[in-house]
Amino acid sequence: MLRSFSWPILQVKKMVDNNSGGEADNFDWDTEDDLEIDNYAISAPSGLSTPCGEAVLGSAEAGSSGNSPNSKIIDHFVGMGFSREMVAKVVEEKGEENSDLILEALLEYSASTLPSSSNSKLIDHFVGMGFSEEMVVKVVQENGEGNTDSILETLLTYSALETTASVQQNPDSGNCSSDYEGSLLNDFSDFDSFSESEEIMSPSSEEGRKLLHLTKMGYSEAEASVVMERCGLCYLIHFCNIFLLMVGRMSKFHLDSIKDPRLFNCCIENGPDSTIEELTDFIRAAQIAKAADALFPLEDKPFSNGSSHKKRRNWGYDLLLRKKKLKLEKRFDEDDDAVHLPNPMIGFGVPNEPDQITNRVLPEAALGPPYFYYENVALAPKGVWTTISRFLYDVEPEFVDSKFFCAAARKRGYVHNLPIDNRFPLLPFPPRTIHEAFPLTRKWWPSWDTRTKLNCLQTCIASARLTDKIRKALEDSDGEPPLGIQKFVLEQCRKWNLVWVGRNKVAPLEPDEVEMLLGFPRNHTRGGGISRTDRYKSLGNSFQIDTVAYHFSVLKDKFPGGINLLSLFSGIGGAEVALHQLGIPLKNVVAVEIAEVNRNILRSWWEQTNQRGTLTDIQDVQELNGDRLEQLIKNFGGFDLVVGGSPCNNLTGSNRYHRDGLEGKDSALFFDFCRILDLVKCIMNGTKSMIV
DNA sequence: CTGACGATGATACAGACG
DNA sequence: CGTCTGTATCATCGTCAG
Repeated sequence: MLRSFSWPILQVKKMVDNNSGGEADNFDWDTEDDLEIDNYAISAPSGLSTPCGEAVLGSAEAGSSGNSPNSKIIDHFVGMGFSREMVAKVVEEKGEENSDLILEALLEYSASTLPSSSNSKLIDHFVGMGFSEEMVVKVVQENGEGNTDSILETLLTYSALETTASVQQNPDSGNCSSDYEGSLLNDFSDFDSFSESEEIMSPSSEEGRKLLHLTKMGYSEAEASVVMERCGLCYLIHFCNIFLLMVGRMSKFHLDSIKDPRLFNCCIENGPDSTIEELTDFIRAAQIAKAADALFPLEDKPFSNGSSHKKRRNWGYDLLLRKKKLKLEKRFDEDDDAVHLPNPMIGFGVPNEPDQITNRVLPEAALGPPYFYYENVALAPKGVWTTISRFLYDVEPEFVDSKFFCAAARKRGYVHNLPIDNRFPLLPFPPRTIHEAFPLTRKWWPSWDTRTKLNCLQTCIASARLTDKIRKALEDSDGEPPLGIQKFVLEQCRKWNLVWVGRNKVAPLEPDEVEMLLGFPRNHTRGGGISRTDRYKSLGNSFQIDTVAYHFSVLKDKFPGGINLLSLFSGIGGAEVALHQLGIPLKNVVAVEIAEVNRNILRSWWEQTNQRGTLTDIQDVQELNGDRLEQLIKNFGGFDLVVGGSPCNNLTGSNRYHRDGLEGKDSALFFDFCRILDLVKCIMNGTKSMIV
């Protein structure tokens, strides 16, 4: 369990360095991270126990791997670089069912072979930090002298245990059972199970109020407490107290998200006066770090032959294995796990094209209810889709280019658990070529512009000056322009999706033309106080209706009486429009959208189309916490479909400044999709939340 | 609102190599 | 002839300063 504590140590290390003049302030987080994790795990004292420690140390796979042959387990660990002899011994001691414990023990044995050195200076060092000499000597003996980080961590742990012993002996803390599934995966958003935290942080205090606020926003109290500690009190021993208390209640999955050493700086910078915004940013950063960790190549998973749900629960465990193996293998097989884009990009199939796939096996954990549908740009930075897929129950993304549905390309990836047989397209078919879409342009279209499809419709359009420049360049030449000019003009036309509207005259698309291409009703975004620029922006960020409707079409038979829809990042209501055009009645729609103009557009469409259902709009995705969702679900009996296309600002190649992947400020909202989907699943299935 | 601002990753293709 | 590698070409739900 203690391997999860690698990051507090780094914080201490940094503090110590600062205090003592800082000889190594600029160490490399990435490599240190690996070292810290392994070193710490290696030297974690086996005799140490906490009230919840047993639960954490317990099998990550209890009961699920019992029928695996002994040799398979041994082979697995041998493959990680341990000697067969050692593995066999440990498996005999610990039992083959408890893979986590085996790994722990193996790492401990490995540590016992570390070289020793003179220790008096070391002891002085830690005594100088304020620990008692007795404790330091004991810990150094336990850990060996070669591993100062482990020593420090153990010291902190012991200190924490001493100061929290009375609290932890509380017999009412039912969550501290030794059953892994029962305690570790418990619902840590359950307020009642956090009496200890409340004792430490009185709700009447400022910290308490912030904590309550954060938990009301949908974060687990445990998560909020961590952040409060890190940002608010910044008192190390006290921090460890809280941390230890929480460990028994947090999934490893969760622990992984907050252990990232890169997050220290954030804590230190924020200081004691953190605002709620800073704290939520911090939690989000933790969630991002979780994603970053998930980017590590995933090797064969001999223990995950059960459901993917279980796989997801054990990511913390997987992470350790991965990092360990990574060091052994020097990550040469990076591409093995990468998501590859299909060519042609038709996903499981598009209308009027061969190679339709009508059958697929979804991971058990991905099955509904509810159905979910997540969308984002296909050409995201490397590893992003792997991460998205893993966070969404390992469902394989479906990559589709909307050029197979309309006259404009739109390469998008969709992760969903919808059935894929008996899909049908919206009729009549929309225009499929530029000429069909804009017949009036044919007259002016030069023969050397061979485009039949427009490129991806973006949020910006070409400037008037550019079209003028093109006109002048063409007017300089009689008849067929020279190849150089042709090349320049074509390049600009492709880049900005220009169409020919007169002799030598190109122009960007009008907003209503973009609406038509994307499958929206004409003037969908018009009026209501929205500017032209905003129309382009909203449309550029939207679904292509025909593409999405094709995927949604399978729902028509399943929900003849109508559908309850949760639409996250709904924008101008692409999902709602698609369902409506399919003839699927909208019963209750909860739309979450940050931009007021977009909410107005959706509301306006809702009224214009005489919808009989109810539309609830919510501004901020953070408002949608467990309480709110529970209330909504109680009101109309659950969601049938959860749709979301989270912002792609940080993923798209057009962004030259902040193409930060899922770590980006906006793209990280993907994790809110996961959070909410998970909450919906948990509430609807009557179980407690696993991930907040 | 305008006009400035590259980078990343996918794809296609030619040529080397066995 | 298939595979690998280097090169060229292309597309991209955008951001920032003024």
